[in-house]
Amino acid sequence: MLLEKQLTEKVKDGFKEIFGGELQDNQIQFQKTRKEFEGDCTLVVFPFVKQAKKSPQQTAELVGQYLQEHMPEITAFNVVKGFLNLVIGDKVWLKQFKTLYRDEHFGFFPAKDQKVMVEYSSPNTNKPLHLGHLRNNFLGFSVANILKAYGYDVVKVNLVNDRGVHICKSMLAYQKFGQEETPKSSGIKGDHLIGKYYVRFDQEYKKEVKALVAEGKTEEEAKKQAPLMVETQEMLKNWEKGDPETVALWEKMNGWVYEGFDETYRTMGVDFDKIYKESETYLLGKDMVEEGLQKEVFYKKEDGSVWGDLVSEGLDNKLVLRADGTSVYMTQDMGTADLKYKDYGCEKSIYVVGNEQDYHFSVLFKLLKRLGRPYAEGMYHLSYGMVDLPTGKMKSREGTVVDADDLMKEMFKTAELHTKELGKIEGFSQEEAQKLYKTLGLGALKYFLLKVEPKKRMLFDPKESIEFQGHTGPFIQYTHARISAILRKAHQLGYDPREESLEKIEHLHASEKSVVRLLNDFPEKIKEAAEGYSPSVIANYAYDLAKEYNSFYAAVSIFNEENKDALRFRIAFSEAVAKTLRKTMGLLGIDLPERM
RNA sequence: GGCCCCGUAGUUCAAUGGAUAGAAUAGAAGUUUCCUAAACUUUAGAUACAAGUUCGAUUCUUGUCGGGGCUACCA
Repeated sequence: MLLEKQLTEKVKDGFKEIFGGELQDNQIQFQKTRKEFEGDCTLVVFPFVKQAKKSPQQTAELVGQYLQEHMPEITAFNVVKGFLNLVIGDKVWLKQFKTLYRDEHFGFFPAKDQKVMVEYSSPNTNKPLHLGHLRNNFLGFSVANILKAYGYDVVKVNLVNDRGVHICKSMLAYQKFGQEETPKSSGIKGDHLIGKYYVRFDQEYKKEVKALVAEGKTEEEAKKQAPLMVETQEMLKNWEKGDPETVALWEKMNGWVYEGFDETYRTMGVDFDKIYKESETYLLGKDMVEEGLQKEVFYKKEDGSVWGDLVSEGLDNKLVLRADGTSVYMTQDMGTADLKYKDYGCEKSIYVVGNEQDYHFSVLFKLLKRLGRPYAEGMYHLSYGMVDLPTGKMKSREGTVVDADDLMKEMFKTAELHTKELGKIEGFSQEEAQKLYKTLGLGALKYFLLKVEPKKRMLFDPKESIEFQGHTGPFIQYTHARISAILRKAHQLGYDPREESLEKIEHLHASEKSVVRLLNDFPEKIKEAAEGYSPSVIANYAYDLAKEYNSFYAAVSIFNEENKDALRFRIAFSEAVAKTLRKTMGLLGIDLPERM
């Protein structure tokens, strides 16, 4: 907050002078004055009334008087109960505005010379991306941007799950029922084509299980003995042995999936610096198990399986190597952590993964700590809640998923419909119009998913969830488009914002002051968002700023202003808002149009 | 059963332990000779329940009730 440091010092000085006692920094709490009271910033006096030996009211009065006398920035004060509301002069705000207006990078922090890795997306190559992946990707991409803005050197990575039983399932179904179908021959996008066979596997498999149960087997036996399952296991073994035919099929099918994913990522507007594939990392980590045994971090059971004992930390025993010497997920994740550190040497590492893996990651981090890994302290699981549908949980095998490609297409169509209804884009070329629909549709979708705190699970109702009015992406985009129109007009009329004009302004309209105060908060918001790994902080800030500007827009006229200095100030001021909106939305991965 | 997360207006979301709990949407009523009405203004409506800590609790603690997740030698 503006002046907070000076104020804290002055409060300490004043307290000593008036009451003769020392205050600790943590007793001095400032907050923003609530709208219904007069003032800009508020000191809560309760924490030190005891020391003052006066009533809260009197204490606040005395401190207020002292501050007003000793700080020219404070032009007035009032006391409500134990709250001392301080009014900061318009000139101070204007000066602050000048500073932030001049600074292209206002809000962004200087480089920290520290590397952080953000892993996100992490899809399986057996089905297309769905709504849950959208939340993950938008979150990961945005958190990476926010950390960059906070001064970190960020490496974005994607760990693709491209092997394993589930991958073999779609391979097997394709081999049996695919009849050489290809994305080209069928006109189906690669990842969707593979997804089709993953579903097909499940259908056929269920039939087999049902038949076996009818023959008198138990459910459990049937699931293990169904021919398709036996063949899948066989195929996995062949793949691991490197059987050329199996590997060729795997490569062909994964290739199709990657083509599909690339297209989806492009539409989403996310990217990565590095792609790790599990087929290249799944054997890692065994040496770390050996190391752990030597360091007595792990112990071996009689059957030869290896475990970590985390009971003392409130967790359970966890298997890290099977009795037959093969690895489990934990083994491979330990190995991959080492590999990543070797590759990039990041002191911090963020895993953007759903909250169903909370337990897995708390175990992983603890094990790495026990193994003495230097990077273990900097690991963080950015755990986010599931996206539920009105009908309940999404299940890909049962076809109750909201597909990412479909949803985005749907959004573009809705945006187009809305835009055409309003009829404000005469003169747009076909291409410009299409681009606008994408900007708006994607803006609405991204904003919808990012405005909610990550850890909360959220409900998505395809019919109602995504609006274009109110607390939405398009609301902010609209505000930007309006400002752009003002700046165009200013340019036409030959008004350009000048420093001299800023010097000459003495007073601010109430709505102008509110906006300047918000602009001034930007760096603090980036800090908060970065430290909490929470794009929702930025999303809500951008909304507040746009909303406040819209109030100004309705209350104050720009081009009818008689005082040309005030007019020029309002142009500069609008420009600063537009710039800040672009920065904030940029952090969320949302574009802002010039017209809409 | 054990462990973890979440319960705020009809609905979707906010609120470093601080004032009369903010928005949006849906509802009601207004605003366009003037910079984009995808906007603005007004209005009504909520902390699941019960104790405790505190000058002060939506926030911290405990319990109850509701929702979700994890609890595989699966990935």
